[in-house]
Amino acid sequence: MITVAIAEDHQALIDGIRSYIKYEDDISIIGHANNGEELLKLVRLKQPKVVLCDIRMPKLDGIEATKTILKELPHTKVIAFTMFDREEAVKQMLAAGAHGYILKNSSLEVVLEAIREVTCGKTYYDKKIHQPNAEKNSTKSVLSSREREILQLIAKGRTSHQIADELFIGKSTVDTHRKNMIRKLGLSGAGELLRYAVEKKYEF
Amino acid sequence: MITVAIAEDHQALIDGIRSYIKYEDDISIIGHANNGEELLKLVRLKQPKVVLCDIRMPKLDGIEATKTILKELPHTKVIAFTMFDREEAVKQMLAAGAHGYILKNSSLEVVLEAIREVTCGKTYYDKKIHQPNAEKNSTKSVLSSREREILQLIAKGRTSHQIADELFIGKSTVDTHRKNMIRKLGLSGAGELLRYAVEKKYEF
DNA sequence: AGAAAAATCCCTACTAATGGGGATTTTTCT
DNA sequence: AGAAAAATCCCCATTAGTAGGGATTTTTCT
Repeated sequence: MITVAIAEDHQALIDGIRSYIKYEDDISIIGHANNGEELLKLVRLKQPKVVLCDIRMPKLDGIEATKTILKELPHTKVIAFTMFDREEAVKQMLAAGAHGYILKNSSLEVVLEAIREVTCGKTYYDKKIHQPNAEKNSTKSVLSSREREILQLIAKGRTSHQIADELFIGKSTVDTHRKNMIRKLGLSGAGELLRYAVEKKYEF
Repeated sequence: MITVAIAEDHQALIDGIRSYIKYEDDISIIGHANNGEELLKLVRLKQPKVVLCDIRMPKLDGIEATKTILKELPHTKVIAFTMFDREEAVKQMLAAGAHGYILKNSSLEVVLEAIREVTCGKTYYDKKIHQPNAEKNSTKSVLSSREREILQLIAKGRTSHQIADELFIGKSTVDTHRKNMIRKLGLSGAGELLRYAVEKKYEF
């Protein structure tokens, strides 16, 4: 029997998945959590084989939760289940050690498939997401990695000066990156860039 | 038979709801859409009694979709089904004519209840949300309505100057509101205010 | 009617960011 | 090894926003 824990802040979706999976006799949902902290408690207690885990959750996000779970219980399989098809989010989840990545706008059939795949040691990535390997020459981001790094800090509301201090570079460098990003993205002004940054942090 | 259309960009949730409702013999889901435009086509074609409608959707959001549907087919009952328990979102949906409002972090039992209630002409509001009437003296926002109005424009990336022009007030007034909001919210700087604005636009 | 709150506007000095340049070093790719 | 791309830094003039005041008018509440 494949035991599964779900972490997801939308009860409606949990109810739906439970209802959908009820008659699958190889899979059993042993509990659900509405935030990252609850998930940790649940996983420590029930030790499920598979964890289906949203990225954006209150209290503790999916990335941090995944890291902690895999440190404590390395045999657990973690599948990211999220609405964001964003390179950065995928990367961070994979870096945290996730074994699969599915989007919420995929069908629940895909969820079952993913659960079964990761259980036998395979990995499962939603066909809809950008494969981190196939992407390098085709769907490459407009922004460079340094630019994205800075954009993340901008999304946190930092000023150029603060970013410069955090990254040990000059303020003028940060300003240059800002200008280049504004130009590349066709925006106008700090406001639009920050708005872009915050919204794209977890794209929807 | 209560015919229902679902508009929701997460296929997983649609699958879940369909699975959950399958054995309810007074309710039948006659179709689903993944964005607002699809929803309009679906509703025109199938004319469901009830529409379960996400607010944030690609192409056309739930608020606009609701307005259009109720203009064309005034007997349709619209239930907002969303993750945002935000005063402004609730207000806008009610202003658009929605008959109910449920949160995605409620159980699907609540969804069934709401569908049945609105069908017999009642309204249904999730117990978890702030009732727009009971709220006026208890849960009043830290920010005044003018401040919130300005914050919404800030969230769009506008500068003080642009906001002043849009609202036909002086730039200095907008600046004063900015300063007051920063003080009230305990933030520091335009960056944090904008970040706050974008994130709270549709709170999660 | 009177008090309190909200909204309006202005001043000054200061810091933050843009838009226009230019320039050097480091990485990465072929 | 050489070219291309990325990352680094600087200058200048201008615009945007902060932090600190102060002040008047409108609304709202009691």
